Amino acid sequence: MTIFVTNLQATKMFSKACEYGIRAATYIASQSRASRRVSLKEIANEIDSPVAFTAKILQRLSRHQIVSSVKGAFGGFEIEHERIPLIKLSQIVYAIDGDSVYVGCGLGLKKCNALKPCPVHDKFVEIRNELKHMLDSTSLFELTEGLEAGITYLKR
Amino acid sequence: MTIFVTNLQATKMFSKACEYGIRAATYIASQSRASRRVSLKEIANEIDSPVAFTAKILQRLSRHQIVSSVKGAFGGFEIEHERIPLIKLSQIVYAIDGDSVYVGCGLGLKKCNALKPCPVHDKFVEIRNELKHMLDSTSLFELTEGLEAGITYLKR
DNA sequence: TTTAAATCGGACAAATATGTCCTAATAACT
DNA sequence: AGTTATTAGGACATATTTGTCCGATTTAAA
Ligand code: FES
Ligand code: FES
Repeated sequence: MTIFVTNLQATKMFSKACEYGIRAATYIASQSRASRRVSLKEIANEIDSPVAFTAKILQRLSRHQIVSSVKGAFGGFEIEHERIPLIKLSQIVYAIDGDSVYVGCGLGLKKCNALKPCPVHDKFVEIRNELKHMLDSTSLFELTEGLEAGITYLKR
Repeated sequence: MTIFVTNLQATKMFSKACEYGIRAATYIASQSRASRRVSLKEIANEIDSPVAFTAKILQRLSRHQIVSSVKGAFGGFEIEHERIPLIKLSQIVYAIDGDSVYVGCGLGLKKCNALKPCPVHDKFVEIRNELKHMLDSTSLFELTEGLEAGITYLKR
């Protein structure tokens, strides 16, 4: 007899939406560097994500002016060359997940608050700061480099 | 006119279950140091968590032998003094969230795989390793210290 | 031995995140 | 002007996580 014990949840850094968002933006950026505007269908195919859900996420990125969208036949998504190195991961995360990275408490208290810290506050804040710094300092351009060199992948 | 744009999800390190688990274990540990066995009701009250949900989580911690439970009147939860400094946060996280911290890819590819890495792999792994190290090196004892000194809190 | 206080664990319910479908709007091409 | 390919966005559907309820079991005390 096999007993299945369902796991409650996974400790994960980003939401699915955010994961798709970063992958989509990275793909768009890499194609934009070759002046190719790409369609939703192509994006979803290349990053292996659900089409309609990806559409929602791209809408957000578009409203936040991270990607620009062009409607109609031959439309699609693109990012202006010169902006690619300027767009940081943090902007994408913020557009999709909001500011929770910045305000959340590691143990789920209402807000992280150094004046009334939870027991893991110090250690948590340290790691969160490193995460923040990574997000703030990593540009879309950096992410496309490995892709174009064929050493990183957006799907498997 | 106010328009509500529902946020998709929050970027968070731990699941709610895990947050409650750490808070509960910390409270039990701090009381066990004073040789007080504590009831579910008391725990939920002290960490401000839903009683029945907390019960599930404590069951897990109990099955994983992180806390020991005593049934019946005057029963409750406790942790043997000498084990308190030996129990690491990583064990609690593992008991509740499984090994996802160790295998997950930051961009949601099937598994993190250095041989076919996603574009954020290097940066992600670095932070994840720091998180792992923090979880592996932080004991329940450490978390109780601030509590007993009155400088950290399990609820607000 | 009865009663009361507690955990255990299954089934259920609600909330949230993820994912789908359809219609409208837009733009290029014929 | 009509057709086709595309994004925009609302409504809906499904999956997962979070949370509740209740009966069974256990234990100590009256
Ligand atoms: S108060 Fe919990 S992380 Fe800052
Ligand atoms: S492959 Fe994505 S984090 Fe390692």
